[in-house]
Amino acid sequence: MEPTATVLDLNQLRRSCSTCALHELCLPAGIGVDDLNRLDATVKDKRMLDRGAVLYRDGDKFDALYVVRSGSLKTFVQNEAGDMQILAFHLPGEIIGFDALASNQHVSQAEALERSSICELPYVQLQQVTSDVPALHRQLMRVISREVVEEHRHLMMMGRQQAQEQLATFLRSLSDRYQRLQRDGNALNLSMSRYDIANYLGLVVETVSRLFSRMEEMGVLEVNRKSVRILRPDLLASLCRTDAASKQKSSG
Amino acid sequence: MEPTATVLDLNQLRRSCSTCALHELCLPAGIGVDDLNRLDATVKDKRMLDRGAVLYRDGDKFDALYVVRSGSLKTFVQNEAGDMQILAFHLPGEIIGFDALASNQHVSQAEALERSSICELPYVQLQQVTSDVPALHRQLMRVISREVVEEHRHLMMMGRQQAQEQLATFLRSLSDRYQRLQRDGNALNLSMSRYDIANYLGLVVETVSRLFSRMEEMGVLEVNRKSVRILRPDLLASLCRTDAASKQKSSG
DNA sequence: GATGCCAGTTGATCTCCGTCAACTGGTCGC
DNA sequence: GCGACCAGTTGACGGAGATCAACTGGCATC
Repeated sequence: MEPTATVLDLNQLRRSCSTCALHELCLPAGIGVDDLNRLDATVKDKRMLDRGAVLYRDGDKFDALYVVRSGSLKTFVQNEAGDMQILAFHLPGEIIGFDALASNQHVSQAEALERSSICELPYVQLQQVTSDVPALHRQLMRVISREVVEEHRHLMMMGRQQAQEQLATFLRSLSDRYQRLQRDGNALNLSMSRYDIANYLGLVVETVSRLFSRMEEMGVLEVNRKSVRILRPDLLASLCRTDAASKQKSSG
Repeated sequence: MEPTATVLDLNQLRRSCSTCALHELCLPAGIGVDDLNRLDATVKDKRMLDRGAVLYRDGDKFDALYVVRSGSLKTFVQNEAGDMQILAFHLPGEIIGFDALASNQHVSQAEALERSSICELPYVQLQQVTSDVPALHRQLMRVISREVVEEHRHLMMMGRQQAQEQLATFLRSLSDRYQRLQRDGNALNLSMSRYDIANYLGLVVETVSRLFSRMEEMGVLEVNRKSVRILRPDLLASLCRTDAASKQKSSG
């Protein structure tokens, strides 16, 4: 994919699931050492994606799953009219491409938000390994299930929360994921644009912009373009639900 | 679960995946006859659920997947504040419970919308079969993937469509699923309440009620409580997107 | 058959957020 | 170092849908 510029990267970051820093987050979590080597063998050499580069697009034939190794991506669907809905932002350790299992072709698009590196897991070979290694099979199911659960959260956020609650929830979840990657959970470096955030939440960009400003005024955040510092995690948490109360849209 | 009243049902509808009317919709789609018998053996006797009965609830230990055999269910999540978000309505042939694979316990609740019968697939036994029958394994993955894709549609609907478009889309998708079950796709018998529909779409019940009335005035539907007749499928289709145009929330 | 209850409908009003428009600042190309 | 361009911000305004309230009809209980 990439010319000479990245040869160095490819050689330096020699692929190996067992020594990968994302070991515990990625597919091999909970797999024995010998089985890990088998998995290792199926992983193709990593690919580099520049910002804006498309990993797969709607309609593409399914032939691999992908692990985000560094950087970040967004996945989204588009309807006939061309309306886009962002489904998720993907950080290192996350596996994408499961949407294509159903029909053997992708029904969404994955696009890099910044320069990112990707592990490719060709599916025919992965199937070989999973049929020999039941633990890996279970693990794979667990990973898809995690995606299902994550989408449940997304639906809850869109359906039942107000704009400010949504953004607060979004930032908190991002913060959590940063921490799981051993990064500072209170110093977010947003790789996605305001447009992307707005789209993900079902809002428009002006609303998101106003909310960032408001949260800054409230002393919850310190916002500087893509860099967002969470000054008061406690306040941010409290913003995730307005007044606990009894709006009709709510409870049951 | 059920006392004497249902013994007859259980005997009549003798379980057998190979002779089941839902064969083509359910898990065994595309599985050979001999493998089918093995799958058959893992299916526990069916359970009957009365309207409002809970199949599993948030926090329940995971021990089985469930196939809807007749009737219908809703699945939903609840947050700490008790706000509910309906994730899906499930018709015969559909498999539910995948959310629990990730953490070995359910993080959602499944509840019957009407008197329904359920096939239970105990997971430990299912794993036995899938490890012996790779085709079944692939099939299972395909089914979860279908759920992921379905949730993408739900997100797109919630995030990018207006209320009327949402309801039209909802009714059309229900119509499609009725047809796949060999029912009349233009004579819907809604097992869910207006509250459920509203919640599923991220709206309030008054809005849904008004939309039904409006669509009846337009001559698209004939509404009589739970019974909805689609008089003009073509018009209904056109309502799924307003004017194709260029709202900011849209395209990209 | 009267009573109560809940699902659903309809109307009046309010509000959050989308729309439109103007502006700012950062970045890239020349 | 200038201008073009795009991401992002801010303000003014309007509208889709939420909220509040009153009402209806179907159904179960006595």
